[in-house]
Amino acid sequence: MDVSGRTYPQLALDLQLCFPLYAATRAVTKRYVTLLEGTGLTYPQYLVMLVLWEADEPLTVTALGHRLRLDSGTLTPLLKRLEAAGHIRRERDPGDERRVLVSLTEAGRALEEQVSGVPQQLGQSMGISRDEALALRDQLTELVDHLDAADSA
Amino acid sequence: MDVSGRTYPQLALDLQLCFPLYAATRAVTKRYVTLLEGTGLTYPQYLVMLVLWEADEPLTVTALGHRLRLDSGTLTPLLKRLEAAGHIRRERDPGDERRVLVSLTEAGRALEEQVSGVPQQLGQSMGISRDEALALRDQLTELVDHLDAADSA
DNA sequence: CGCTATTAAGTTGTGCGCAATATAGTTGTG
DNA sequence: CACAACTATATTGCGCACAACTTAATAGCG
Repeated sequence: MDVSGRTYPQLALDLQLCFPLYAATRAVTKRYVTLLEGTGLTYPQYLVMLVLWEADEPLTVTALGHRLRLDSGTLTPLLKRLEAAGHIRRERDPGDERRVLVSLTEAGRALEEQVSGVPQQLGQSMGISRDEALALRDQLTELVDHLDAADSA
Repeated sequence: MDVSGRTYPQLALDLQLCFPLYAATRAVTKRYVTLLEGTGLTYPQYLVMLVLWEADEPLTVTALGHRLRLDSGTLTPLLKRLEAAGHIRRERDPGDERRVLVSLTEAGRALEEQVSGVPQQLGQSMGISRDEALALRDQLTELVDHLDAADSA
């Protein structure tokens, strides 16, 4: 891409980090459509399930949101769809009626085994080694931390 | 994050690349809300403007879509909003009435100067050097290429 | 020329993300 | 105990993304 002669060469799409980042996320999401076929899960729903499998106990909507950086405006309808699909239960906490406890159903628990090969399949699709992936993960995590700080400043 | 004792340790959220990638894109998009304040542009709209500034000539919807990896289902309403905001014009190509040519208005052209500092501001918010950003850009670009190949396979 | 295939853009429907707001339940304080 | 402040979730509205489909225009071919 020739950017010489432009008044603002720094605006060239190919020179910026933001676009590959944006494109990569959409490409990954698209790949998950194939990888999650048969489970009935979307990618964000899969992430919620990852958190629930890992916690292995009921979590509140707030706790899920904190882990995934999502708010109730995103999670409430998503969780209702997961519930309608039979993967989770949503119940008000008897001890504090403001809270909704999200727990796995047996069907939801059973899904874990079904997707256990997904991370490796995705890794193969990305064409990078495990070490490269972990290094990239660390760089992106650091980037998120910086951006969070910048936004609250 | 302790993943010992899990039946499927590879499903731990913190071990996966996909989540930081997803979180980073959302953090960047959120940062752009602040950086683009005053322009009336959203982040995807800003990307469209970048392509138009760079091309410096009318582009078809398909050409824009090819550059940004977006289809008409996304672009048509987005372009209508950019048109309503006065940044672009949309006109059928007289030589081929199937095509819609997207061109900059004077106001749209004038926006370029107004956002010329955005890439550097974002770079600062990310807390990484220019070289690190370019290296990350290359890694992500390669990742997209691999994923595209995997999906069409 | 006439007809089919192809191409370009638009439309529809679903599912995020997220800001702003609403609602209901809980806590803390006098 | 009353009541204001706070907390947790839900709702509303808007703007993407994208699959599937529709409509209109052009190209190609016999």
